[in-house]
Amino acid sequence: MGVKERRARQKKFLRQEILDAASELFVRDGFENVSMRRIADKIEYSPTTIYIYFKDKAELLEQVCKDTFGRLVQRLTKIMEQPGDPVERLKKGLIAYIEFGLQNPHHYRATFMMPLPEGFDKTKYHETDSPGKQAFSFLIRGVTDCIKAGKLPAIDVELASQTIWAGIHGITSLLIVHELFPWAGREKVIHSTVDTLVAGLKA
Amino acid sequence: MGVKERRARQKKFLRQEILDAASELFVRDGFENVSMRRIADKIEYSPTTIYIYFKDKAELLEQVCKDTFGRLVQRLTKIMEQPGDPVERLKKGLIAYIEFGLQNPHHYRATFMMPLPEGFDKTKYHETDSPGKQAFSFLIRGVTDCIKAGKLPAIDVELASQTIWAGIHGITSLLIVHELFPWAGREKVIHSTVDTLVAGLKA
DNA sequence: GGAGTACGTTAACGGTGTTAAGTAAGTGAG
DNA sequence: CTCACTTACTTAACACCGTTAACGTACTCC
Repeated sequence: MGVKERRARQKKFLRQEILDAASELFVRDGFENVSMRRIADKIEYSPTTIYIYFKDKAELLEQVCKDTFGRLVQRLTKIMEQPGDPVERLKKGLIAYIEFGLQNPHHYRATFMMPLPEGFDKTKYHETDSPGKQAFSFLIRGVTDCIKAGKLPAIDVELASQTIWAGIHGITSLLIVHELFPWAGREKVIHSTVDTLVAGLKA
Repeated sequence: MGVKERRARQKKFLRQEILDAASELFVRDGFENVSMRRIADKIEYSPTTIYIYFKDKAELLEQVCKDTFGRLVQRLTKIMEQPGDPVERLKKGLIAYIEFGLQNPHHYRATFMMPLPEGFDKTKYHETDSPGKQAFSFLIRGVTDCIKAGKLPAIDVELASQTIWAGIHGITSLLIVHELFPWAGREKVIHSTVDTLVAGLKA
């Protein structure tokens, strides 16, 4: 009986090897330069083997990104657990989000800046384990905490959270893609964005 | 002598035909589905002919986008010429930018959401005819007008403009890519973003 | 009329994601 | 022990892609 389990373990192992190889290529050479063949080369299997473990390239990369975004969720969880002023906590979370995006530009781009697959289903957005949804739920909670503490007026939480998301996604994605734009300082513009958004919601 | 001119005219004509075909495919089938071969098929020339008129695919698409963004500049010029409250004018401009992006999602994506070409030169950003720079100069002017009229405090104009750009780019790009996200209403979140940004800068 | 050039072609290279068919090894039943 | 079956993987191929080199043809100019 132990045989089947050993096989299953081995299978899982190769699956993880594929994910690791894909992730490394992803980080090192960027989104455009990851190909199934290069991943296969790296793990010294034939390209078609990957298709035994993943439906297609999109599914593989989606999994890679999901894993990476798990780390963002961990960071945000830690920040949200901290006591103190909810507004400062919210701002810290927003900056953590931005910095995470800048530290993982390819993953961020793949997740939030690439067109959705053709047959993408609307219901996918209601899966709570999608990276976007999970990160977004932190935002909802952060805003709610601020309102409860009387630090923000009783605004529409969904709308406010989406507004903030737009703002921090904006600066994150612009800094990723237009790295060479004559910014007034990366840190400066990041903090300006966060402060402006929060101040704007207070008004 | 008129022969050379006729030839030049014909040459220009084919160049424009290529641009038109590329633009149409671009709009209809999206960025990922425009290939040199499909453009060539459409105008009934061989794919290599395109390389007589354009260095490579990037240059062709850049030109297509530049042409399209010219229309945004026109719109913004009209808005900026209008009299009245500079804050309202600024907001109108921001909303025009967002709507332009949503009406030309593929052009917008190619211009602001795709990684810059490998050998991209920093000096390119200082060319005043780059679409980004031109649109951005309107933002600078809009913010300056507000400060002059005493409607905004004497903040750092560059920083404030970049903050606003981040915000409106954020909502534009999110609405393009995550069309199916359960937004609290497209119009609502657009106006919320614009209002929040401007209100935030007032504070 | 002959040389040169401008414009467009065909054929090819090396790459991509993906699939169909084949192979070899291991498993389990009779 | 043998034979059928399953699993894991490979090879070969398809239909694309951007791009380049080599070629032809038709027209301009001397």
